Amino acid sequence: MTTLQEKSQLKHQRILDMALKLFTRRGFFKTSVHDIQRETQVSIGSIYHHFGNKEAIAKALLDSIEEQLFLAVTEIMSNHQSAQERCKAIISYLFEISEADPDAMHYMLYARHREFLPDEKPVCSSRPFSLMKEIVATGIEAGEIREMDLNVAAVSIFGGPIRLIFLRLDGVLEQKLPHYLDACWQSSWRGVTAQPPSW
Amino acid sequence: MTTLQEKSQLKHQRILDMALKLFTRRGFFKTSVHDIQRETQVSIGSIYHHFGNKEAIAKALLDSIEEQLFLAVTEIMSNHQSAQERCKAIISYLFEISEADPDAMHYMLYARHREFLPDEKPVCSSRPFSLMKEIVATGIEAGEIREMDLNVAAVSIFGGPIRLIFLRLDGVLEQKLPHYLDACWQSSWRGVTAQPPSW
DNA sequence: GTCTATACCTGGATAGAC
DNA sequence: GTCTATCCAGGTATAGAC
Repeated sequence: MTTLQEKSQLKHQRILDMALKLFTRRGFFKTSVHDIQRETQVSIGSIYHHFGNKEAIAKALLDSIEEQLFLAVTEIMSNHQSAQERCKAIISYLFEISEADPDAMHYMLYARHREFLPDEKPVCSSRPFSLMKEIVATGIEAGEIREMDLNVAAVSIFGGPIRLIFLRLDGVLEQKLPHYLDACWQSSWRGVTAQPPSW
Repeated sequence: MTTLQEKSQLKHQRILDMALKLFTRRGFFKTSVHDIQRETQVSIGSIYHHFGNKEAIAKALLDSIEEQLFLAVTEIMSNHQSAQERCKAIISYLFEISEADPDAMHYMLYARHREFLPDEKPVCSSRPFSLMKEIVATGIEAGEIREMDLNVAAVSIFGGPIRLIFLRLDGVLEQKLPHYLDACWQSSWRGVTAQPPSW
């Protein structure tokens, strides 16, 4: 019988879900643990029993979201070989997940984690983003992407799409992100691809 | 004799300067008005006399930085005609100012203002960024930039460079931003420019 | 593991003298 | 306009019963 354990697990998850919602809407500093208590109906004592302190909730949230993204990227890497296919698949995935779970995306991209998680690396150095950089690196080695600084290549490919996600999260775009995928991708890729001799 | 007024003005500025420094390093919520008092040696009473409340300091800071950027962009517009020249000049300016005054850039780009300034529009809708979008729009009308959604075009041009600024502010780049200008610009512009018929 | 009650303190803001 | 002293709300975290 693990019913009790399961109930505890469920509570754990309920706390995380509500924290994500509140953190993205009001921000980390504007949401108190009392707020989480009120909305989840889980007592303050339990919350502290599960997480220890407020920062730890934020950290657990971040870890979980980054892990999810990391897994998605590794899966994409095993399903596609060229940098071109991989990068496009990643952008497509980011667009879809931004629509399906905007809070998670918002939290990862938009929150300044370093303000309340001082020991955290910047997003761009997190595991999934490092993977994306690796993909670009091998694309350069393979001659798919023209010779250029790695960081410049990475921002040239992903900078536009990420910016577009911000616009969407800020409510500026009318259409859903996948609607813009092809146009956006065309610009990104055309910018970094090896130049045809005639041009 | 305006010596007293001038002393007051100076104090005003000292508060703003220190607030910018503290807000960008520790974040808005982690810096107390007492911190500002301690570092500037201006009393709490004076600080509140000048600004009314803590948010107003943040707002004044934001307004001043956005105004500065707005003026720079308008100047660039009067000095250059084509979208190509204008956009490149803007990116070049952003790169330079990021090196010269990283705190200001950091504050404008990286802070989540809506978290502590709930009535503030998102950065992307601020006056200078709206101007940049207009430039892109006229570039499309003129046929300089190929036919595509305006938002997509804008993020394709500026998304990469802005991402690169983030990397620099996060200490990821070794070289100063202007060092990457040409490579970065080439990718951005090539991505959105009208396609040659042979390709 | 879960709860209630509470300790403790930080920090925004004001009062009122100068 | 500037200052010091102070107020007090709200928030993190803990104690201790169940």
